[in-house]
Amino acid sequence: MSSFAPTEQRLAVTCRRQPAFPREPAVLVRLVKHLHKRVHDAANATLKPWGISHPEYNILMMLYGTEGYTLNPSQLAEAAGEKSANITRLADSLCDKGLVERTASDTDRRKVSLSLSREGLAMIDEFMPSICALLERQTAGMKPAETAQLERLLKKFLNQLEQD
Amino acid sequence: MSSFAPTEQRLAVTCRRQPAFPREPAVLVRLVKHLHKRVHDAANATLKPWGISHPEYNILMMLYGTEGYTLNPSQLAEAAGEKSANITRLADSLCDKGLVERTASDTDRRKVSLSLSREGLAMIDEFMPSICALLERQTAGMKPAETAQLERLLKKFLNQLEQD
DNA sequence: TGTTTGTATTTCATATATGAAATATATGGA
DNA sequence: TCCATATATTTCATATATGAAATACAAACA
Repeated sequence: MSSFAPTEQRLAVTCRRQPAFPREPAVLVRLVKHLHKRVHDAANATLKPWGISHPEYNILMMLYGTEGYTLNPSQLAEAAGEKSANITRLADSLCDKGLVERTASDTDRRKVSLSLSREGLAMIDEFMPSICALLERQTAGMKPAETAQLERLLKKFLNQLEQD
Repeated sequence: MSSFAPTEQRLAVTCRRQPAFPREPAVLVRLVKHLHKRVHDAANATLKPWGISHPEYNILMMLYGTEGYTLNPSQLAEAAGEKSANITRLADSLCDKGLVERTASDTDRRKVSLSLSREGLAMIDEFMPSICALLERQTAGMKPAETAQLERLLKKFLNQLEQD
């Protein structure tokens, strides 16, 4: 059985005790929490041999997914879902490791450019097979139609959460 | 437009640069991360007037959803998705606030029982209207059939993640 | 020009989370 | 009984994340 069963059981008790408690959104929220934890832990374990964390990986991949391999801290904060203070720390760590370069912007000197270094690119090429294998495994049990449907519904859910 | 659009755009670039990179699981993983952040932040904001955090709320609700309002730290760790060391800290904090009581187990003296106190129950009754309103809002844009389908697919995804 | 207001980033104090070791107890044989 | 091994929890050092203040620059405008 899934590790989620006891949680679901507890939700049932809660609904009995609080008739106004809306089961459906509560289930979804708890599923998201469980999923996030699994994804986070699995990514950290996979990346351990390269000495980087899941949040650091996310920063690298956001840069990798950008034309020119360069973003500002504020763009990274938005993209990676981290607070800007946290981006500073993660960028410091990645710069120390030589994976990212920090330069001042010419046009707006308040801005900072964070770019993937040659070493950063090389590391991405190195861990990519392990990451791809991890991602494949994570949806191995699902049909393409199911993942597509899940993507659609998650986007709708996210849009709703962004309303207020 | 959704805050997710730039992330999706970056995934497209990544797929172009790494042909083996599987888009579908990557999208799902990133959606889960964004969703988790939103849910976490919204819950913290809602709970602020009561001086408790989202993880503390989760502990209270796990106890509330249990017959007898009592769980061990290890059960709570599993249920709430926290490491046991973290449960100790959260339980300390909730005990300090008088919301939870810690007692030693009679049958197995290695075990500790964490129970909702009268004050803990009262606080749940107090914040419940705000929490219900938050949960209702979070799925307000979705039809019941959609949330049910989303629940089904998320469970399938979670089961898959639990395989290894 | 000088002033005000706004934006980008960092710093710092504090809060939160984790892994590994330490402590205490239970359980199952020899 | 004694010992080895396993389980439950806590402690502690360290890693990670946050909010609020500080810094630096930009943009708008009198």
